[in-house]
Amino acid sequence: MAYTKKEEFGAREQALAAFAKALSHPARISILGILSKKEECICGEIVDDLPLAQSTVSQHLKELKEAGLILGETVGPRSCYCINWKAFERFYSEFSQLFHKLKEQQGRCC
Amino acid sequence: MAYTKKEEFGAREQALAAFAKALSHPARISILGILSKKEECICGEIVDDLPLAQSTVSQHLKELKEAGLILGETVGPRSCYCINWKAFERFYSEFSQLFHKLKEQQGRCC
DNA sequence: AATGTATATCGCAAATATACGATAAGTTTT
DNA sequence: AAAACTTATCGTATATTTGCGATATACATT
Repeated sequence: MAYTKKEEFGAREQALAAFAKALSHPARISILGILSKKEECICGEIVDDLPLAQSTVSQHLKELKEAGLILGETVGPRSCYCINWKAFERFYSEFSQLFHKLKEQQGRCC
Repeated sequence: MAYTKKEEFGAREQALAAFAKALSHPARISILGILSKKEECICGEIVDDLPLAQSTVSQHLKELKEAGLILGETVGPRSCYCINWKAFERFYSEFSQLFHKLKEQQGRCC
């Protein structure tokens, strides 16, 4: 039985949805906020700033990384994460397009 | 055991995450696209446009509605959905703020 | 009243996500 | 080479999401 039909939608829709999914948990929004504040994006501090276990934070970081929104770099025994600006900009632009497409429709119905 | 710690994050993070969650499935992105194209946002057509069963589409519509992104109105035997422009604009603005906060950090690390 | 049509909801199965502790893997420091 | 430290991964429990068919609900038409 065909469980999960995500592939049956357009590439654009899938990409935007994947991006949104990466942002769909408050922990991951928080992580991005933390990364934007720190001079050094060295993490571990992230763990201290969040009400989650280290392993859970690591998992959220992995998801953000797999979605392409952040980059990770190993520095000695630690990991340094930072925002993948390019990817973020691309998605923001896609999202803006969707938004403006919706805006055109404003007031035509209901 | 405390399963799901979403409530332990800030209201802003939770709201943004909830918004992103509503957009985190290609079917729901597609629905918004369809709504933006039709003169009349009368639905049922949505079911025909998507590779999903009627009940599944109805569920996605419900989620968008509960997230506040669309409004539903009963017109005779049918349902008419449309974009809740106000809510959408509010979330877009929040998201833009996050984006610009991230942008400030650009190039400071990694 | 009976039938047809459109949509929502219920109940269920499968898939995914969330969270944690334990442990592994990799680096320093001693 | 041991010990200490940081982070990733594994295993597991629970929660949530996704999807469907069946059924209920609500209006229209006959």
